[in-house]
Amino acid sequence: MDQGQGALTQLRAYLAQRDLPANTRLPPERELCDILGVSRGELRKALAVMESNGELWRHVGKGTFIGTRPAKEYSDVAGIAALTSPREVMQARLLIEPQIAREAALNATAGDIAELRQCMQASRQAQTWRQYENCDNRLHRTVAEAAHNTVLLALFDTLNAVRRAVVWGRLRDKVDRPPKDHHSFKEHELLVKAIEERDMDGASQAMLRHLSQVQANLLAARQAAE
Amino acid sequence: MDQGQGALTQLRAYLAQRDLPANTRLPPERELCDILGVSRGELRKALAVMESNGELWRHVGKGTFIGTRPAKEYSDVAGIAALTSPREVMQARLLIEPQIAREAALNATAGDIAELRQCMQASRQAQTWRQYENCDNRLHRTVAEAAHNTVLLALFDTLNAVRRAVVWGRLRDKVDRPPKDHHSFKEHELLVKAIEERDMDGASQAMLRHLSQVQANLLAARQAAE
DNA sequence: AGCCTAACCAATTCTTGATTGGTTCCGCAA
DNA sequence: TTGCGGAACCAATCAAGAATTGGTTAGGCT
Repeated sequence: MDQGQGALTQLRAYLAQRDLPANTRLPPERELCDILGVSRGELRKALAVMESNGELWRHVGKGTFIGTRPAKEYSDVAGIAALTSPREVMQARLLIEPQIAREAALNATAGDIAELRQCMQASRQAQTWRQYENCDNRLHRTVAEAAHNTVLLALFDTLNAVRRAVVWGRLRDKVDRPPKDHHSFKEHELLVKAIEERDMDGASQAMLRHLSQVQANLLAARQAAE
Repeated sequence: MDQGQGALTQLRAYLAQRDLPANTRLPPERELCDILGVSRGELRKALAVMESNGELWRHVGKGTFIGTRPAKEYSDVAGIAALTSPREVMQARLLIEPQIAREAALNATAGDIAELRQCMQASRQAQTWRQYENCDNRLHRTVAEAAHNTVLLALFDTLNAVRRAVVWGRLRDKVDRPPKDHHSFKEHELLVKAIEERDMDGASQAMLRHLSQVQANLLAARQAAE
């Protein structure tokens, strides 16, 4: 009679005795058989019960672990890029980056602000669009760094990586250098100024306006291409 | 003489001749030395110039590549989790999720709203904290789905994965079931209602208030534990 | 029919050696 | 003294093969 559920009770006793924390790997099945004195078939039945019960999870080649199966980490940049569009990326930037700028205004150090100014100066002196874009990217990332929040920075990097992957094939035909009155110059200036003055709303709005301009330019460029 | 910049001009000629596309790996330095008939030191000087110029990038163990250095894909959830703290994660949620809720209010379909209501109902009927948290997670993710923006959804998933990883070792001691007057019930109600009424500001504020409550509870729990 | 054992499969991890950019040191010559 | 060339060494990375592990199947035994 006890034989039917024997493996399960033995396994439960084994686990209860050690009180293992979640995400702990327990010995491979072949060893556990010997330890518990049960055949592998019976052990696997017991494991199947506990797995369906959400008490542990298994994976080929990895092993058997305590707790619930970890959610699939949906952060494969290439995968995201394949599913989305420039429009969605721009929309996400419009929602996320102003919030990051707001936080940057609160937490930026003097060093951060100095680097922001350096980025602006470098972007004005850029000789090619390629160099300008490097400076622009660096400025936006410095804002994200100035927020001094690792998670926000990581999310920004992910968003940025997706953006680059999506517009991968784009080519900036014009070999001209950026014009001296490029709209971004003034917008960046306002953004950095707001951050420097700890004006959270101002920084958020400056970033929003800047990205709106970028979006407008993208749309214009797309229509001009047709 | 020509000798001073010789390596650089030789390298430029080599590259111009092949017109390699971006992201192409060029031969290892030791081979390139022989090909160009230059010493490694000189070659490395030339490479350093071109790298600082943004024309190529190098990495130990990988090689030298044409184009700009790809932003390190910060999508390793475990890596982020190791560098951050629950406080930062909570702060990021407070900045990001209200914006997602705003977008959800604009784009949610009838199906989305039906699923949101289903999540709420299920959370009220939860018998254990475990079940309740599943419902809560699903509700928040459904809001992110309702925004109908692949990038936003991916960012939400990343943030969520980090959150789970950070509070990994947490243990919900209380085996009690969630109380009937749990604060989240009313807050979820207001959130879903705002989304249903296409009230973008309302949805954003409802999400903000809800997360603020969650944050307050976390702090209270932490202080109680001391 | 049910069980144990053994063998095999595919996914994953571990191990080992080779590759590669970065650095240091010594000798030599201008 | 200064600078260049060559060689050796270092740490990060990659690549290929061996070993591990959960999942499955087949045969023999009670």
